[in-house]
Amino acid sequence: MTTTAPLLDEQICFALYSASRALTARYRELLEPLGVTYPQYLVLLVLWEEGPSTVSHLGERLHLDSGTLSPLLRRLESAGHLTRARTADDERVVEVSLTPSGDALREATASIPAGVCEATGLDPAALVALQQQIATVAAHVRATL
Amino acid sequence: MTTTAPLLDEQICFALYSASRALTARYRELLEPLGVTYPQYLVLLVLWEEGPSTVSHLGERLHLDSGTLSPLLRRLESAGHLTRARTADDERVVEVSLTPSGDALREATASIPAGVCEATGLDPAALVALQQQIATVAAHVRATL
DNA sequence: CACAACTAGATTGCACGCAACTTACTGGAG
DNA sequence: CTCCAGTAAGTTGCGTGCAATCTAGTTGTG
Repeated sequence: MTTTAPLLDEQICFALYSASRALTARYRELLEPLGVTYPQYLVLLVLWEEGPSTVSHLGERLHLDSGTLSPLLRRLESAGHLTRARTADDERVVEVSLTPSGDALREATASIPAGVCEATGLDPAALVALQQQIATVAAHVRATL
Repeated sequence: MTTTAPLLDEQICFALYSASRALTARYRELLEPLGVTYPQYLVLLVLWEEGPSTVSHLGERLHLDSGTLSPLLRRLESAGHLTRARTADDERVVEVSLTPSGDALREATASIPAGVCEATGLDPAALVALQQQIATVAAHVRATL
């Protein structure tokens, strides 16, 4: 009996890694004309949905730490899409707020997800089911420490 | 009727992006003692499975370009896990081969996937079904140019 | 042979992710 | 009030991903 290495194509992690990059590439070509990257777009999604947020809150929603968010937010700030300000209440906390420019991107990007979803070749119902299944797996993996 | 921004938690791409990072984090903590990263592990998987490969072949299997692979292979080479050599037949082509050290990692990592799969909370059958569904989506997205 | 079009890898530059560390501020115990 | 553990964000360093460019080797065409 030989020790069998697991096959690449059988690995759920590679499927996720590979699919994530393929879909992100789709977003990239649609976001590029707007000068926004996919992770930056995710931050904007949270801000559009939930309004002004702290860096920590963005980190919780996206599962990213300050090491990733700080420079990313700095770039969005210098692009004029948002502002950062220490709160008066607690000087450690930075509140991130959209500028009109950042708000305007909401309409400019509104049609992007539909096009990307179509590229998956799945109907909306199947897509939602798949998305929820993947989210459940991610939550389970994150919880299993 | 207002323009509604899509919700973060409804996006299939974010689910994939998030799940991919969560699972990769699992691999990271198991691979870290071996001094290997997850993308490096993927390269090793191909080499274990298919033997000596060209850089292009690795790129096709993993959907990575030379800009990513060249430095990654250089690090695996200086770690002593593989060798790179221009082929005599065509001097443009670089063939990547495992060293005994790279071969040895096969056994050292053999038990990792099982542990990670368990952390997903899905039984093997469901995991295979999910993996294939995701791979199909990725292939479809990649094909839709 | 000469030479242009093509190809395989490598290099450069930039934006993530993430670990490890630092800085600045807060709140509580004594 | 002091001190000190705790916390939020920023910084540093390294390894990807990926676009764009470069280099060297190959192939076809006259």
